[in-house]
Amino acid sequence: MERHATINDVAKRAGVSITTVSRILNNKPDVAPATRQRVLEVIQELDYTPHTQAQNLAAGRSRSIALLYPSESMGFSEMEFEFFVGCAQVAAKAGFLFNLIVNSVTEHGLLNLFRGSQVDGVILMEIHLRDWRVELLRDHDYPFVLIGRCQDNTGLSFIDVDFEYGMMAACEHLFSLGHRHIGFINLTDSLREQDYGPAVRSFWGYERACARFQLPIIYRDSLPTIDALFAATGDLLDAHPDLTGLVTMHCGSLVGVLRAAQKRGLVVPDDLSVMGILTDQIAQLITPPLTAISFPAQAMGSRAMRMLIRKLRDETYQAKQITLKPPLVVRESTGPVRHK
Amino acid sequence: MERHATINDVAKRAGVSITTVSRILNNKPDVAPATRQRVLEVIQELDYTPHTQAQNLAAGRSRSIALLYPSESMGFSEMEFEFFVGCAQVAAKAGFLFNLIVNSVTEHGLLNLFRGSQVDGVILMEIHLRDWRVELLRDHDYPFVLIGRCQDNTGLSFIDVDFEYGMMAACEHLFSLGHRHIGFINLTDSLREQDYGPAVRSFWGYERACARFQLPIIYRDSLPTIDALFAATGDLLDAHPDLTGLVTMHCGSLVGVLRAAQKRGLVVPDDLSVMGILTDQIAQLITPPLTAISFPAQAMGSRAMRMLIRKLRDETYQAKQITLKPPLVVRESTGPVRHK
DNA sequence: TTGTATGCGTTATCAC
DNA sequence: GTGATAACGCATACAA
Repeated sequence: MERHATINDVAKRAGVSITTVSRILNNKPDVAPATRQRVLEVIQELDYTPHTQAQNLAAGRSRSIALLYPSESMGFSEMEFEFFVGCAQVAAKAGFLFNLIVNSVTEHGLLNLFRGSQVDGVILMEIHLRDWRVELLRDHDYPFVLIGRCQDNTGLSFIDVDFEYGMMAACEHLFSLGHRHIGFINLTDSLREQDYGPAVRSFWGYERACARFQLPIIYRDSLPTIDALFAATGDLLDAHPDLTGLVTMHCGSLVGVLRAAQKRGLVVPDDLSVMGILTDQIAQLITPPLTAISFPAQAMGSRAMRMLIRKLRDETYQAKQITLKPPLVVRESTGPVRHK
Repeated sequence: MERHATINDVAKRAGVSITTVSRILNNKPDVAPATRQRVLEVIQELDYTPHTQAQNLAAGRSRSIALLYPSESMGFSEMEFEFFVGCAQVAAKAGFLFNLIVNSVTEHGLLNLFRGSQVDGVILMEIHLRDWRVELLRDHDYPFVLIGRCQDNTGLSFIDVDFEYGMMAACEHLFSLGHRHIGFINLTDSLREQDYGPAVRSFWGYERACARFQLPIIYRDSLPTIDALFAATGDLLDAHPDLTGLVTMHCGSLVGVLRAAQKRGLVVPDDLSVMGILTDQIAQLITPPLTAISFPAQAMGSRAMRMLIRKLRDETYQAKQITLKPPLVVRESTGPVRHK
């Protein structure tokens, strides 16, 4: 709470104008070496640092970027942590402040972030196929990047996981192990009907895999909680005793699947192979360590941030749309089918 | 990227001075109802919103708070996620921006956050018993709150978990189940020697419990990774075949403990009871669901943020030091001792 | 109750 | 090369 030296103090002490000091601070040309030297010394003496806030106001920017993550749906959120850290690391290295907004935002609130120069750009998470935030920001021509994507993505920058590919890859892995009755547990319909992209595309992937391998469609949906997945899995196993493989687009809560299997005396992977799509960290936490589609959350966060920052630096930067094909990591929850 | 109405535009259009507009924006008294009415209408018409950044510069504040979380040690970080969300929610409700800084910060960098009015206050995580950041901020009289605490906490505001109590409670739980040979796995010495508080105090708790119940001290330390805990546990079990209970201050990586037990044919909890200190989310993810000291991460985050905001609002606000006694939640990893 | 004038700490546009 | 001076958009002591 002390009073700090300002650019004025420096200018006076060095016997130059604030303009010159400003030039030196911003590494602009056209300043005599001797002058620069002297001013730098004074800056040292006075322990002066520029007032970021004032710099930003004058320059018409904020040097900060917000991540909008509506957190209503808190689950096993190691994944979100990785998103955050990925974003935050890149932002800091580029000299940006990173703010995290987890409350749901109103239209007014979102616009005000930009109008008040609180942020230079935002990254959106939990994108719906039709998302009012996207339309709003696009209409106003504010810089933003999506983690996830919409139905119509023309002109948008996003980074997303190819859920369709992921689910297909999971099915293919099980198929190659000899499984011919592969169940699928998706996110509950109510969310799919709200156009939640990953749920929709995951189902497509499962459908396509079944079509290609000529497998029966064995399907349930479930809320993303352990209990719900426990119930859904039980239901599915009871209805389809011939099931030997199970794929889900759920994350941590799929331990409910494992417990449902265990309750019925099924050993994973001997009697039932199980797969999901989750971060390596969480997959390793589960018993048995889960063969899974590896969700590259941190990489997505950092790449989204990089895209946004490039966009901010370069007005002409073209929208970039990245769809990552997540790798499959084999661990211990899948194995060759064993006919009963 | 449009040009927005300013307070000047509003003033002109309403035929008043900017002072009056400012008064109305800030809900100050002494403004005629009629005037207020008229100005508010103009604000509507022009779709005006105050420029937050300029407000902050003029008012000498930033209305934002940073959380400093040096993320070198990424583990199973659902816990950190909860800290973040706890902080972020409270900040947003109080009208503060929340920035997350995960990179390690230099002395200069930390000071500049304040000098440049980038933040009004900070919350520190990963506190060491002697922490240069604490001393620096205290010397400069900048507002901050700790999640965790130091050795000398005079005048500091912090919120912390009582690890000593937690470890004692864990031991007591096992003792009450009949266990008389309770091992302990702490964080590795190298970190303890760096004065990392939780490790130090956890060990105190274990020691005190052993003293009180007259138990032998059976102890190893380990890095917080699955592999390290697997190795440490194996080592401990081999050296002490009479071990029936195991307490650790580790979080997610304690699945290494469970796997070491499993490898030796020990069933948890029948042959070995295991406890840790972790969030409920992670405890439920583990198989078997873990009896654990429940780490109240989100509550700590929100309380820390509340403390800091009160401090910012009220200069006279006294330093508050909160040490939470985390509850013990019984799940399925502990049971009565079964003599071999 | 309202308005004037000054300040917040910079950057940027000119002249010189 | 360098320096006035005007923005940037708002808050606020003081005067009216």
